Amino acid sequence: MVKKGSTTIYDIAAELKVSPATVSRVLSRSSHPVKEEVREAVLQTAKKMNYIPNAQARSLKLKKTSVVGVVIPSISNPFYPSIVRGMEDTATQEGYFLHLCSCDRNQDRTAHYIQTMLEQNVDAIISIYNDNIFASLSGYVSHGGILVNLNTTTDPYVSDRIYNIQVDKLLEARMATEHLLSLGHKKIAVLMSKLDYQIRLDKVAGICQTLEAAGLELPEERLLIYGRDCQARELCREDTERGAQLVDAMLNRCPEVTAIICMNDIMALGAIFELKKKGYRVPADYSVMGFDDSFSSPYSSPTISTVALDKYSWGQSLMGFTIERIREAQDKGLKRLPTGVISEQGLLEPITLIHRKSTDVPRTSPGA
Amino acid sequence: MVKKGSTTIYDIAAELKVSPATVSRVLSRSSHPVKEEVREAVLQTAKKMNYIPNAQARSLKLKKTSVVGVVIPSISNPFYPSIVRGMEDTATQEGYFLHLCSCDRNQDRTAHYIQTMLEQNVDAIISIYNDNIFASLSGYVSHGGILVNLNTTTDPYVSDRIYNIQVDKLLEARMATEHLLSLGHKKIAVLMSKLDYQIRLDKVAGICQTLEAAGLELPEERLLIYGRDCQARELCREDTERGAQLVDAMLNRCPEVTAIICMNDIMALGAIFELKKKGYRVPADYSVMGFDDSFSSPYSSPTISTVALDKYSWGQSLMGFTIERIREAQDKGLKRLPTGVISEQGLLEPITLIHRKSTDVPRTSPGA
DNA sequence: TTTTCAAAAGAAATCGATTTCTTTTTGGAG
DNA sequence: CTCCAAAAAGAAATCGATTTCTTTTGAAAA
Repeated sequence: MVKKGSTTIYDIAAELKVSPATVSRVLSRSSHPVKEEVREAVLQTAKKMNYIPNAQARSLKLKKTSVVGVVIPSISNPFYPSIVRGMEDTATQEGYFLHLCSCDRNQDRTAHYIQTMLEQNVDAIISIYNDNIFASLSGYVSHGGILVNLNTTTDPYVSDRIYNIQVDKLLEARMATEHLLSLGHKKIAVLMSKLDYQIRLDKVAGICQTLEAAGLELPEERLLIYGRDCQARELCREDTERGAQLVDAMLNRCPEVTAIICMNDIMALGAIFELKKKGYRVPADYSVMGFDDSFSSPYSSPTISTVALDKYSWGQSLMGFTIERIREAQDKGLKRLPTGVISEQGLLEPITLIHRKSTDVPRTSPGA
Repeated sequence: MVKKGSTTIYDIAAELKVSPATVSRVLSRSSHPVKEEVREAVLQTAKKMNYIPNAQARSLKLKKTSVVGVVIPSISNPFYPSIVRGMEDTATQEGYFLHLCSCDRNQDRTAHYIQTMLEQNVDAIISIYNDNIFASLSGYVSHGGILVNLNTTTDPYVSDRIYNIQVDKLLEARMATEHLLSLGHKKIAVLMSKLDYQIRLDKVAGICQTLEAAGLELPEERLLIYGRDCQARELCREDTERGAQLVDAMLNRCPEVTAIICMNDIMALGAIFELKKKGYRVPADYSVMGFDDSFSSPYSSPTISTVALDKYSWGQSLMGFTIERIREAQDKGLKRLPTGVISEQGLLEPITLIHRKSTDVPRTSPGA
């Protein structure tokens, strides 16, 4: 900041010998009538004097900042950048800005960021896949802040400013599993990082459901879980490495499987790498599936089948929804969506299965 | 925002029958002395009444926002997320926030974002690899805003608040080229997207330099350039696809080459994909190199050698540098770095070459 | 020419925190 | 017991834009 003497509406008013009120009316497109020639003069002088409105002053009076806080696990997790880009584009279009926070799903970080956003008076917060965000939100919610929360659980914490958009992760998992079943696989292993987060639990649950519905099951030894915690810097490398290591474990514990479902495409990449290194053919010996459609998946060898969603458009929709809610609350007393839990369906682009032939060929006689 | 009646220092003052000044002194840790028991009472009451400082009011008076604007081509370009994460972490640590903008290297978008940041009174702007940012900056600079500009050119536009950190892209290109030369390659093709941007021009220049120094050259037909413009949504997919298409062109125009340098690892991935699809062996028939070390590069087959920098730590260093500049300017009248062009060396982690054996094996008799 | 009402403009309060300038306390020295 | 400096507290201005409440202007109606 440190502006010695930025032009203010007072300077313009003085220059033109009109009142600051008039200047403000012109510059903020108030509905209050101003004589055309005065309006012109103000506009011209503002330009000439290089006037730049002061957002803080405006926010202070208007009690709105046009800033939307975005809380995600980490921008360095390749799942999020396109979502954020979608959000950014819609926000920009509507005159809003992003306040981006990577909270690592960490209680303390989250709490700190929420506090920050509270002080910054963001107009709303969008939280994506942050399980325990509510614990950090007591303050925000009690201050009447708007929260759009994308998650997988029906959280009991509901007020008329909280919108829980519930994503059906079980569906994603079901789609993946059914895909493999339809290809003839019966023995499927699952590779995951720690089950601390709901989205992972839900994936496992969805897989189990589907298997059971088909008269199959997921025995303990086929669910392989990596325990350590993530580093922010190298999130992808971590996941790939884990994929590789989990495959090792798998080959010991349950080599009889014919297909492997990985937590995401990045882990799948590592899994495939390791399988090939060990001399196995993919998908001849093992089929591998992922989630989230990483950019490399159509170009890896073999290519990776995946369950995907349109990240960019999800970002757009979420931001659009949020801004609608903000405006609703500002034109207060207007219709309000039935609050509480909202299904993703209809609001967000549907999830799709992307079948890439080279990973998971149909097989009549599955087996290594 | 829309807080009905957030607690203010006036409320606390009223409650305790002291003056707002006193409350402010306690809450903002002013150096002005306050009796210990009063301090305690204020702190307690603030907590009890759920006081949250209003950043806008504070900024308005203090003329600083603790917000740093970050302008990058796009957050959905995988080169940037880790840089941004590094910036975010250092910013958070120092009590600053990010205002993130993906400007697509587009004049209009950039201008709009700069205007926004000007209104928001960001304490500084960090721009990364945005060639023509100066054109959009006249306003910002004349308002005395701090700009930290990471780029490759010695821009003539210099004031005492502009810090041009010059990255030696030629060096990166030299490292890549020398690596291939050292492996015995003599005929090298180069795959690029449009040469609109300086970093790409510099890469080509660096490659030519090195070849010439070795008595070789880059004939016109071995420099393959893709012309279309990017879509924000699918940046990576675009680059991979281009890699594939450019390889096609290459196979027609200069099949005699033994090695290919791609603009980045993502394009390299597409190039390799296409080569393999066409039945060529990589690296037996063609060696392929990239830049920027994408997360998939160590796990693709073959793995991809690359010239890399530590993105996360670059982000940290850049933000650290910027915050130092902000503080310097605020404790005004203090020592100031010699402004103008600053070399990246020393400030940023050095660039390294990552040799991954399976892409580019040493060869005694190069050739298809 | 006077009345009346809408249009146009201004004065001043407001948003919430900080800070300068006073004023009041307080404790120790004389 | 006085005096004085330091400590502590308060009053009020300030940051810049908005807006309510007046006041003034102007033009049409009577």
